Amino acid sequence: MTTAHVKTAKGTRTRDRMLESAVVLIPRLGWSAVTARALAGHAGVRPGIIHYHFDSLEALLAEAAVGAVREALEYPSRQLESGISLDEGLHMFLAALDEFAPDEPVNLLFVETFLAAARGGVLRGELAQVLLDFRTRTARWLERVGFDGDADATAAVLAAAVDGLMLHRALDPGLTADKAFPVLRRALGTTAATEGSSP
Amino acid sequence: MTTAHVKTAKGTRTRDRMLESAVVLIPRLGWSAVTARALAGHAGVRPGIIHYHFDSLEALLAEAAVGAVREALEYPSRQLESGISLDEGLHMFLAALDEFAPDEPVNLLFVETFLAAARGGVLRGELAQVLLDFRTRTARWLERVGFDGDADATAAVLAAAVDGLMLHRALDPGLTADKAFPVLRRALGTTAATEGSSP
DNA sequence: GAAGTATTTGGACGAGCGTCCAAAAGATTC
DNA sequence: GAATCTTTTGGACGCTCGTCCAAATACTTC
Repeated sequence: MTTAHVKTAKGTRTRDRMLESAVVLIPRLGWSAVTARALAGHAGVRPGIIHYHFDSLEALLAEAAVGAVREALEYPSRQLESGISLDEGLHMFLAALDEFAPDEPVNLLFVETFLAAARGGVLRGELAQVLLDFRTRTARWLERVGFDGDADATAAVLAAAVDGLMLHRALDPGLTADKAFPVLRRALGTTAATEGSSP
Repeated sequence: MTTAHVKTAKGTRTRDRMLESAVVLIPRLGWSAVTARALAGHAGVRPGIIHYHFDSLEALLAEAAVGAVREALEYPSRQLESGISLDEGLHMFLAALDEFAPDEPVNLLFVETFLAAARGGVLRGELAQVLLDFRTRTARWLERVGFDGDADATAAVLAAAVDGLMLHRALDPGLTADKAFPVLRRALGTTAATEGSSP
């Protein structure tokens, strides 16, 4: 499995520092442009140490990315299960939009990880599972909160929309949570008439 | 600006072949993993020729990506202005979802281009303009078709949602247009009550 | 403080990178 | 068909890549 013969606190700290550097550099440089030397430089270590703590650079990136995504979803996940309302929940989803920080853009990390996973490898299965789990929790929350449409499909679209908004936000600073809220609020509204009419 | 001293049909063909190879390889390998040699190999030429037709590899990628995005939006753009209904338009937006082809995933090209643009450079301005233009056309179509809410914000969220769905689709083959349609249809429905109530 | 283990270094390895260029090859013009 | 212009080649350039490893260092245990 993952090479991780860490026995002392110092070793753990170095390992963690490299993981954190990966989380910073992946969005900044792009997944495949994060080199061993760039990462080591950012973490304040020599490149050689990478292969003491990890099997490969790619394994380091994958562990860092999935870990960051899992961690980023933990708090929202718990919130959803704490009985918050539909409006509160949607606000929480969109809060990530306005927390956009150019120096540590977690949103772009999400997208980079998505793309890296789409290219295949171990990442694909792991990330898919993390996201499916979160989507399921979102669907259960929707049901709990009184949504009476297809909760699973709605949760899937909501998650996709938030990711898409984070991506677009990177190019358009005017795309704030305030703007997006009413639109998505409508999608979460009481399930309306199934079909309109063509003029 | 872009080095392009093409004077014969043969030169044009070689140039185009390289642009097409970039469009194929960017989603497959990831933006920064498309090397001069990989691209030349796929296009059936020698790496040296890249700098005869383009200023740099990066310039080649940028021209290919923006060109592909612009081209991909051309048909939908014309459709929106041909008087199609709200339902027809939304179906068109989501059609891209089911056209997903693993061997030439245009959707992933979109996302890769987005990320490359977010990293800065000339790409950023160019892509932002192309997308803003398309978003504006979408907003005008929404107004024309009877949508009475904030058409600009709704168009922005719609575009983001479609991009996000394309991204998620790469990891979840079950995320089809049929599933997403009713959800987004609700977001485009007659603007509902502004706020719900918390229980 | 010696012995033993865990961690880190510094330098090396072959491979591949983007880019350049003189010369060859092909096309066009007269 | 010679002259001229355009396109392509093949090989080279200096550099950086991921990875490896023996030696040096830090830490823990006794």
